[in-house]
Amino acid sequence: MSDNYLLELNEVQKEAVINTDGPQLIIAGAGSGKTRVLTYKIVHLLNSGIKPSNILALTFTNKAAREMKERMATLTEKKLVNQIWMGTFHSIFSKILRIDGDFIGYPSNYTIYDAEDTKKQIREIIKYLKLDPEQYPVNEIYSRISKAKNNLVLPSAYQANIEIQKQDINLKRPETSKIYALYQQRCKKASAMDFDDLLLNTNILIRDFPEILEKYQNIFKYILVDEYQDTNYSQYLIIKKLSGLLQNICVVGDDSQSIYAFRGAKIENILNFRNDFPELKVYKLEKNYRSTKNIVYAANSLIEKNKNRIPKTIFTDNKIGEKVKVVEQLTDRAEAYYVAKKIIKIKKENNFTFYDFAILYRTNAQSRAFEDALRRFSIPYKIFGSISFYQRAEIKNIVAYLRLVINKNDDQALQRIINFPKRSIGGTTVDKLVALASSNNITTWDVILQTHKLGAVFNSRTIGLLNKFKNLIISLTEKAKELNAKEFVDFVLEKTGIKRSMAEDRSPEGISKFENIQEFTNAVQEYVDKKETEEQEKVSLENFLEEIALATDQDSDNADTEKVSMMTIHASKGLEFKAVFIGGVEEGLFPSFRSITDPKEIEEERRLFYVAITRSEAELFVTHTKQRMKWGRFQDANPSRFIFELDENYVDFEYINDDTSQDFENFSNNSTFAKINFIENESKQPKIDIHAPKKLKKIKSNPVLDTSESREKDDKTGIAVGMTVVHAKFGKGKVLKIEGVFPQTKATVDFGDAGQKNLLLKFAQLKIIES
DNA sequence: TTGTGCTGCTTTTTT
DNA sequence: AGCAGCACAA
Repeated sequence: MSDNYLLELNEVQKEAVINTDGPQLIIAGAGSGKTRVLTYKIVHLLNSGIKPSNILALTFTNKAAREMKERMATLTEKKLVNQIWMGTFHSIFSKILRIDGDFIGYPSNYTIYDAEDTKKQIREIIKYLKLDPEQYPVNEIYSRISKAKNNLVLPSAYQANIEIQKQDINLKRPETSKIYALYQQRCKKASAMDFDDLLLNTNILIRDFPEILEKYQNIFKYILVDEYQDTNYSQYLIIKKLSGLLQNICVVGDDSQSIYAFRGAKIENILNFRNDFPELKVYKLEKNYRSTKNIVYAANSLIEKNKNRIPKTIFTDNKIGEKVKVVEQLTDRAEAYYVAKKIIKIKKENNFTFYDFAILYRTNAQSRAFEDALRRFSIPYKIFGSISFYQRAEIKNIVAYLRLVINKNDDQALQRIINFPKRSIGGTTVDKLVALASSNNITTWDVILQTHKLGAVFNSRTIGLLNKFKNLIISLTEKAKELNAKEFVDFVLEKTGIKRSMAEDRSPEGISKFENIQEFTNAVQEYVDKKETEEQEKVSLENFLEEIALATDQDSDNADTEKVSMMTIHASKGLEFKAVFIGGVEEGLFPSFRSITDPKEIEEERRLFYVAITRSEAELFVTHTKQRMKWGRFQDANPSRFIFELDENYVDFEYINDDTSQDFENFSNNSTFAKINFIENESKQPKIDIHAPKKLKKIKSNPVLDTSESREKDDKTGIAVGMTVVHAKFGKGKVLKIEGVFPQTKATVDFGDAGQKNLLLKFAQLKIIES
C-alpha cells in the first residue's frame, strides 16, 4: 500500500500520524490541519494491518464523523471505513447499551429521551410533589440534574453529599434530590434514557461488570478522540477506562477552543491529560494553513490574555492580508445593512461566491436583523442551527407513534399522542392515568391495558375512548412487524387520520406542517433505500429510530449551495470561510452579561471570540453598535472589552462618522426602500441622541399624558364615570374609571357579581342605560 | 374537553 | 418581540 499521503504532511503532522501506539496528545491549533492528521492517522492504522473493527474514533458531532468517513473513503476502501467504530460519544455508547444494557436492567429497545421529553418529565414530577414551579424552574433543575449525571453523581450520592445539599438549600430548592431520584426512577420505569444517561449508564455498566469492560478493551485496541477539550467527566472516565489496558489512546483538541464548559465540559481534561498517562507523547500543531498573518496574529494577541492555557504560538506562512476591521454602527439594524452591503462589495472585488461568507453571532436572536437586511439586498442565505427538523412538534408527534410501538413503557411518547389527533382524551383523563401509574408503580400503558378495572375512576365513555386508543396501538404494533420503516410511517399517517386532518388545514402554518410531514416521509424513504442497498435487509423501525434520536439539524448540510451562512459562533466551530462577519461584539452580549462576574467564564467567552476570529481565511469584520434592540427595547451598548484586547497593529477601526455610516443614512432614506419599517423606528429614535430610549420612557410615564390622570369621559362613545352600562356578557355595571387615549381608551366597570373588569371601549360594545 | 388570552422568560446547546 | 406553559372561559 502506498504511503504517499505522508508526503502531504509537515514534520509534526507526520510524527503525529505515524506514532500510533501508546498515549498521545495532539494539540491542534485553529486551522492547523487537525482533520487531516486524524483521518490520515486512521488510514495509517488500517494500512499497518489493524482491523477497522478494532478502532474506536469518537467525535462530537455526527457531521464531523460523516465528514471524516468521507475523507477516509477517498484514501482507502469504503468497506473498511464503514467497519470502524466511528461516531459521536452518544451514538457509539447507545449502541453498546443496546447490546449489553440488559446487564444493568435496560432492554435493547430502550427509548432515548430528548431535552423536551426530559423537561416534561421533570415538570410532571414537580407537579406530583406539589412543589412550587416558581421555586423550582424546570431549566434550573434540568441543568442541575444534568451536571450531577455528567459528574457521575447518582441520586443517592446527591442526597448524601453535604456540599450539594447546602447549595440546594441556599438556592431555596431543598427538594431537588427528591426530584432527581424520582426522575431517574421514572425513566427507568419507562425504559428510557436521556442524553446524559447514555454516558452515565455506560459508566455504570463498565464499573459493575469488569468482564464487559474487558470485552470492549479488547475490541477497541486503538482509541481516538476528537475535540477532547470539550469532553465532560463522564466521557473522560469512559475513555480512560476503555484505554486502560492497551493505552493506545490518542486525543486531539485545542484548549483555546474549549467553549462548552457551560454544559459540563472540563477544559482540565486536556490540561491535565498527562497526569493520567505519564508516558504521554505530545504533538503541537502550531502552523496555521487557513488564515492570513493579520488574522492569526490578531487571534494570538487575544487568546494570550487567557491565564488558563497550554502555551503555544500559532504562526503561518500565508500572506499578510487585510487588517481586521472593527466597525461601529448606530443600531443592530444599521449593523446588518452594513454587513449586507459589504458582502456585495467584497464579493465583487474578490470574485467570491456567497458560499465564501459567514455571519457569526453570539445569540440566535441576533439573526433576525441580518436576515431582514440580506433579504432586502436579495442575498441568499442559510441559517444553521436553530430548531432541529426532528424537534418540530408535528414531526415529534409522528415519531412518538413509532416510539410507543417499539417501547410501550415510553410514557412521554404515549402522552404526546394519546390525544393527537384529537380523540377527546383530555388533560383530566391523562392526569388520572399518570397518577394511577405512579401510585401503582406501573407505566401509563399498563394502566390503559387494564381499563376493565377502572370503572370507579372513569365513566363508560372515557373507558370506551381509552379502549379505542389501546386497540389502535396494538394494531399498529402488529403492522410494524410486517412493514419496513417507510411503509409503517405511511400506514400510521393513514390509519390515525393525521394525513387527512393536516391536509385540510390550509393556514400557512398548516401547509408548512404538512410539508414537513412530507419531508419526513421522504427522509424515511431515503434512509430505507440507503440501508437496504447496503445491508440487503428490511429496515426496521428500531433502526430508523436509533438514527434520528441522535440526529440534529447540524447534520443536514446544504453547504454546496450558493448561500451566505449564518450561525452562532458555537455552531461555527470547525468551519472556515473566506470572509467572516462577527456581529454584536458588545459588553453584555459578547461577553454575555451572565459571564461578566466570573473570570473563568470570561476566559470561555474569550475563547469563543477566538474561535470566531479563526474561522476567517482572509476578510474579517468585527462589528458593534451603540444601541441594540433587546427584548423589544433599545438599549445602549458599548464595545466589547475583547475589541481592545486585539493588538492594534493588526486592526483598522472604523467609526460611525465615517463614510460608510453616511452611506447607510442615504440608503435608509432611499425611496426604493421607503417601505421598510426601519424608517418608522428611526422616527421614534432621534438619530444622533443615543439617550433617546430614556427620554421616550419618561414621556410615557409622564403624569400629564398618562394613566394616573383619571379622565371623566370618553369623547368617542360618550361613556363617562358614574354611568350605568350594559355588557353583552357581564350584564349591568357601573363605570368607575376611564383612562387612556383613543383607540386605547379603557374603562373600569364594576359588574357586581361578575366583578370589576377592565374593558377596551373599542371592543366592548357598552350600552349606556343611565347617565 | 377544547379554545383563548395572559404571564413570564429569554446565552451558547455537538447529543 | 416572540414563544410556551397555564389558567380560565365557552
